[in-house]
Amino acid sequence: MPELPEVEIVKRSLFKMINKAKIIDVKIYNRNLRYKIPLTFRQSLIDEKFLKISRRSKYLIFYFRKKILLVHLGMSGKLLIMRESDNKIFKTSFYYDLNLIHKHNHIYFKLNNNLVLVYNDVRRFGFFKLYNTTKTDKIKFLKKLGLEPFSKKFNVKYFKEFTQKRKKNIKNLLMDQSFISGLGNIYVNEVLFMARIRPIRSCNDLSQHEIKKLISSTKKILKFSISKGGSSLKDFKNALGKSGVFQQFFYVYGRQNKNCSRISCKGKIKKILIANRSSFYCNKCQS
DNA sequence: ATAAAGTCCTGATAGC
DNA sequence: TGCTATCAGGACTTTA
Repeated sequence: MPELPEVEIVKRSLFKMINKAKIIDVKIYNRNLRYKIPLTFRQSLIDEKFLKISRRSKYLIFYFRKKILLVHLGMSGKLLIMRESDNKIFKTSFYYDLNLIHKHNHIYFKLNNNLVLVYNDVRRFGFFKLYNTTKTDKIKFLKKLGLEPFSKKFNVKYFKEFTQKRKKNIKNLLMDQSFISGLGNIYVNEVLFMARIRPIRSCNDLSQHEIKKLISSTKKILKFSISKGGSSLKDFKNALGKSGVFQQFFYVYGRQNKNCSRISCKGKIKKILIANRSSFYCNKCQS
C-alpha cells in the first residue's frame, strides 16, 4: 500500500521523531531487498545526521551532509521507531498494525536520541539506496517521475498533451508514475469512482469536464487520505494499533458485490482485472 | 491455492 | 525494413 498518502504520513512522523538525530550504528539482518544492500552501507551512514526528510511520489528522501538515502517501501515495507529504554514500538503511518513478525525486521538504525529506526518488509520489494550527492536530479528513480499530483501544473492542458498520442485506459494512465507520480492501485480506483469514470475508458476519449473532474478528484482523494492519516496519528502510542482503520474510508476498493457508496445510486461495485490488477467500479454511476 | 498495496524488464505491436 | 514509442504481461517474494 504505501501510496502517496501513507508515505507522506511516514515522512511527517519521522520528521518529528528523528530529524537532526545522528546515526550511531546500523545493523543489517537481510541485505536482499529489491536491490542488494552493499557491504559499505553501514560504514557510510555511521555518524551521519538526518538534516532533512522529504517525499517525492512514493519515495522517501533522507538528506545528510553530502549524501542522500533514497527509500522505497515497495508493497509491504514499514518504518518503525523503537524506544531503546523499553523496546516499545511506535508506528510511523496508519497503513499497518503492530503485529509485525520479527524476522522481517531487516535493518536497524541506532540513533543518538535513544530511538532505533527499524525497517520491516515481508516481501522485500522495498529498497534503500545511498548516493554520494545531495542533488535529486542525479538520481534515476526520481528523474523519470511525472508531476506530483498536488502540483499546479497537473491541469487539463498537461493531461491533454500527455494523452494526445496515447490510448491506454485511464486506470493504467493514472498508475503510470511518469504521468502522475504517487497514485497506486487503491487510490486510482478511488479517484475514478469520485470522478464517475470507468477504469477501462480510453484516456484520450475523456471530455473536458471529465478531465477536470478527474484532476480535482485526484487531489481531493489524496488530501483526504493524508488528513485521515494525520488524525489517526493521535493514537500513535496505542500499541494495539488496529488494522483496517483506514480501509473504512474506501469507496470502491475491496468492495466488490457491495452497494455503491453513493446514497442515491442503486449500483453495485464490480471487480475486474486490468493489467492483472484488481479494479473496482460502480456499474451505474461510473460510465 | 490464489491474491496482495509497487516497479522493472522484456517482448510484442503500432506507426512513421 | 528499421526505428521509436507505447503497452501488456511476467517476474520478484512471502503470507494468509
